[in-house]
Amino acid sequence: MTVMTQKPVQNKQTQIAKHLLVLGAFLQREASRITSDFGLTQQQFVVLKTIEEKGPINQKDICCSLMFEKSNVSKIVKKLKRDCLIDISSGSDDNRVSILAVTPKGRKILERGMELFNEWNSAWLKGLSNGDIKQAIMVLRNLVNLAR
Amino acid sequence: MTVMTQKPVQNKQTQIAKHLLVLGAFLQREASRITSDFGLTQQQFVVLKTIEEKGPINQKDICCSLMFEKSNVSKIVKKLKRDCLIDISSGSDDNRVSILAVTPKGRKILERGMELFNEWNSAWLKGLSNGDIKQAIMVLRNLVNLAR
DNA sequence: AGATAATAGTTGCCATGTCAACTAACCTGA
DNA sequence: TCAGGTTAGTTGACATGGCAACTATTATCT
Repeated sequence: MTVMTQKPVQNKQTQIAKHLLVLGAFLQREASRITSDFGLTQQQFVVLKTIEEKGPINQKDICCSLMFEKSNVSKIVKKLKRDCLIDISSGSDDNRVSILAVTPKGRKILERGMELFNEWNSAWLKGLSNGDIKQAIMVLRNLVNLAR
Repeated sequence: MTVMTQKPVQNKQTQIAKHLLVLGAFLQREASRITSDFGLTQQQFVVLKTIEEKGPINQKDICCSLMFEKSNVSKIVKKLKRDCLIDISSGSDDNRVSILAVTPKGRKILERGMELFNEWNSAWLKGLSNGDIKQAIMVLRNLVNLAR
């Protein structure tokens, strides 16, 4: 409840969300700088990574895992297929479903991309201690779970 | 350094970044659902909020504070001006600079928007204790500072 | 004093992500 | 068995955000 002449109050939960919005936008831009070398956006790279981690996998599960819009995932999958980074096969018991797996070419791009990300993330997060890092991972993992 | 047949390794810093990318995309979409009622995107709303918090302010400082791309901030400022949510005046000693402040109409939108955000954020973060919340704010604030 | 560099902000172009509507396949209940 | 509902994925339309190049102004250096 706000007082007329005061600044609109933001509760602590909204402070969390605001930081996530700002950090998210920043990292999306920086991550896309890295992935553009492979002709991919950062969302495309993250989808490829998810297919590699959890594959073989269908699009619905990718949507749930990453909380991406399904039309976006569909378009990304189409592009990754066109670039020969993934293979698509049919689900054996449901013809609507497509099963996705990373190709060797895709794996190579992932390997190189992860090297670059690991390097870059280590640099901007250089000021974090091991304790800070573990704490951050725990906090963020918890937030991801709440979002799902 | 990765072994040929194993999954590309991601270090802990990259785990942090990945969570931020996914949470950021999710919150951007959800936040835009809320702000679309005011004819604004979530980035536009965040800029308006920043002008209200730190104003009067120039565009360069908004770019630094939010780590947004300057052409984006310029376009957002133009739209907020067109919608009569902010006023623009010239810097007194540098004609390149424009000084931005929120109008009463803008303040009203902020107040209503913050109410909706506070509500929505409280809901999806319902599972967090007060200790979790404080810890999350501390972690995220630290990450924002490292990013700047 | 003037040339050059840097800065604050603007704009055109374009790829992307969202939204809504769609198709094809599967599930459920009568 | 079949109508209607639900689901997995696709696609068109469109607004937006990023990139690069730009203008106008200020700062710096010779």
